[in-house]
Amino acid sequence: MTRRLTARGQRRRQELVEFAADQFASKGYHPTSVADIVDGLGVGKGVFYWYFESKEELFRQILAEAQRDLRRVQRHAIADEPDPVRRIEAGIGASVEWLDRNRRLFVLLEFARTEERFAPLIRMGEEQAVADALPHVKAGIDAGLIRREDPLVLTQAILGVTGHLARVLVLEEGRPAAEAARAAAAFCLEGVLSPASARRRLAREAD
Amino acid sequence: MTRRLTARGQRRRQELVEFAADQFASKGYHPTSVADIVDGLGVGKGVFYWYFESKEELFRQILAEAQRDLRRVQRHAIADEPDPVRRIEAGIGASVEWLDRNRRLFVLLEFARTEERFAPLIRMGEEQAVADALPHVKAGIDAGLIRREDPLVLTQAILGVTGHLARVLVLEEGRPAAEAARAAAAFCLEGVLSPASARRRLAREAD
Amino acid sequence: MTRRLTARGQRRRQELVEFAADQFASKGYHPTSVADIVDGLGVGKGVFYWYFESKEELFRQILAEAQRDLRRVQRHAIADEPDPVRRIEAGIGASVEWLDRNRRLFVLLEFARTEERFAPLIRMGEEQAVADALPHVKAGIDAGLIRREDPLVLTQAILGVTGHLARVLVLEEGRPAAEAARAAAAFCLEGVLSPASARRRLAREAD
Amino acid sequence: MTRRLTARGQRRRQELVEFAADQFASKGYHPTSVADIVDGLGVGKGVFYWYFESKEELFRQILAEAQRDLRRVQRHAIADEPDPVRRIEAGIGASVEWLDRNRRLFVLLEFARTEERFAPLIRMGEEQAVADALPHVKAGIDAGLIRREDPLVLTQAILGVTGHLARVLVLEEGRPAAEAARAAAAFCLEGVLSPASARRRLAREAD
DNA sequence: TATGAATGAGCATTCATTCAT
DNA sequence: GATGAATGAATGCTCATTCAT
Repeated sequence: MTRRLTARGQRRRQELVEFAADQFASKGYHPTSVADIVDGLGVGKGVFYWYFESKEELFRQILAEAQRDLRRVQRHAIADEPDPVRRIEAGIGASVEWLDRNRRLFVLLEFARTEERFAPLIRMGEEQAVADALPHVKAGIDAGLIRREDPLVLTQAILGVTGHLARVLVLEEGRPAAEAARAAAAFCLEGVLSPASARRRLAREAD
Repeated sequence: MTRRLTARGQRRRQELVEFAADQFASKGYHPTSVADIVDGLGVGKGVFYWYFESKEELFRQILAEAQRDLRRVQRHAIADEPDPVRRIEAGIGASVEWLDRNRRLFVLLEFARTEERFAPLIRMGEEQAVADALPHVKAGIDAGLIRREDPLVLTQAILGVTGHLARVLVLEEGRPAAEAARAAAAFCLEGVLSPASARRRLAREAD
Repeated sequence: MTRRLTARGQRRRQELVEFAADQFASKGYHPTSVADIVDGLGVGKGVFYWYFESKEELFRQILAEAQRDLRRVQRHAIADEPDPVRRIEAGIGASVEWLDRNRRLFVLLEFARTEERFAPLIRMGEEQAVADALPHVKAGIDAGLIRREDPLVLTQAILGVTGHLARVLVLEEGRPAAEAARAAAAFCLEGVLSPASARRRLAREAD
Repeated sequence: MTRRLTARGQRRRQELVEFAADQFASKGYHPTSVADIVDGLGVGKGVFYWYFESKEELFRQILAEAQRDLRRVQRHAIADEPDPVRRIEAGIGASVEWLDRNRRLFVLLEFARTEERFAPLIRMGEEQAVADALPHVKAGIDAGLIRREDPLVLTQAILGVTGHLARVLVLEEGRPAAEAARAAAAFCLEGVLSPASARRRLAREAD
């Protein structure tokens, strides 16, 4: 495969990717047939197989592109920010925004995790995401800004909060991405304790 | 349906539920056929349709039982605990432990969210989970132990951290559930900031 | 596969084998679709895949059964015949008769030789046939009845004449099998030379 | 069709014929797609349909050319040979050699026989081959060199031995064509009987 | 209760052929 | 002459479900 495509071919391919992602996201990967996709675009079945080796390969490409794109956006968001904590906040913001603007892909990434064939792709992508975020957490620890705890665990927790709040607040409840990002960042930085309670706890730990 | 079953029938049914859940979790719901299930148990196809109206109905029952069971465990864990923050910690611990002991079901719940037909079930279950946890967060706020923020957001954030750390640390990295639970609880209570940084922030906010 | 079949199942399977062999032989293996077969029998498509793993597997089974049957017939024909030359004649006769009664299978064996996937099966069967006939040729040589030449070549030549005359005389021209068998045997034993010519040749060789 | 081709066109066409024959012979006619052929040559699909009306027509042309070529070679081999028996031997030799040098085509001829659409072509070619050889056999009979038997049967038997030994000895076992030709000729002339046995048989028949 | 057999719509994929450029 | 793109009927196969026993 990996055909050399003309401009027209590029456009067709993109149409297919986009329409398929929509269908996969709304009906599920399995319940969406290749026929659904080509019929939806009003083209013959051969078109699909001209551009993709199989339904599965198309799905993998959608996943890979999604992960690539999210990563690109995150990197861009935190560039030129000297404070590591601010970098983390910026990353959270970029992620929530991306998930908001690419709801379809969010669902697909979650589905992919549930099937043996695709799970490795997702895990690799997630490891990449952790590897991307880890240095900033470590820098925060070194700068005395972040608690001296396993940075990997902290990073994962941040990713967990961000993903979950994005889904629930933005996708399900329809709140603005910025609000969810703010809430996620605040939670990640300070947790749930009240200032008084936190102070008491800090004092206790100082003993 | 809802047949009256003999003791032997009960056992058969349970075998089917368990084996199907295993297969669904490892291969995916769609890639697992009814034939896979009955062949795996060495029984005829009629057996399946004696106990379940359809593959879909079986799956719904698995999901419902899973949600019921998780809820039961959480309730039990936090009973008799007067401190609301401690109740939250106990709930996190119980959840992580349950997810550890029921990995299959965890995956199934995540898959179910990705398909129109099953998503409502999951959303209902999650709303229930939030509704269960919410009072404790509110109690914490009222007692001045927890920050005066939208309790629904805080609750969701807690669920997000808990689920994600359980998956990553326990299921994927194989760490003990207790450790993941401790990490999740700590993160939820205090966030990532170092004591010094937190103090500074608190001081700033006090202005 | 290799399902345990009830009597009814056995009958169904046989119907499929027979009808498919007919179709394969008259239209060709590839031009015969599974749909042709099941439609021809007025059954659903699932029936086919209940009894056979694939179209290819069915074809292999037809080939294997054909070779097994031909071999059985040949063995039976030459049993209890003390003279090796007579045994060869009997074998030729049995082969021609079988090919006459199983024209379909004859064509299928020939087709199978032309496709990489099936050729090994045919070659194995043919080696078996040679191995079966060889001892008789050797015995003929040892008894001074047959020329002292490479017995393998002689055996192959006999098989070649037999197969070809069976096809041309019996299948294509419709002559009786017995006649073709007689012609084949005569040719194999004496060749084409006239008595006078043969005598001269023998004399010359004796020098 | 029958396009007037430039020199370059002639070469292109020949490339297609040759490559297709190779693929048909090794993978089979049906399993070889037009795409396989044009991709294998690195040209577009239009090229194929510029030179051939269809895949089937291409195959027919390959078959026709093969038969024409074999016939040409045989005729050439037996020219200027006054002895009819020697002519037959020469024909056998030429055939085996041709089959050796054109293995691909041998397989294709055999396949063609197994499919309704192509079988008539093959049968016509074979009848031609018989018609070509028949006069020599008849001449042998008239000259008292060959047994007074149905010359058609004798001719067919010769063709059968030749084809089979060429396939088995030369194509499958890799022996030299000349050796197979010698064996085939010897078998055709004298059969399998030993001189002594033949003499006895001749004596008996003289009664 | 349970089984083997059967159904048939549906699926992913192939492929000979055509077409616009 | 040649290419990439498109067509769409047809193919081998799957599978949830039903049925006769």
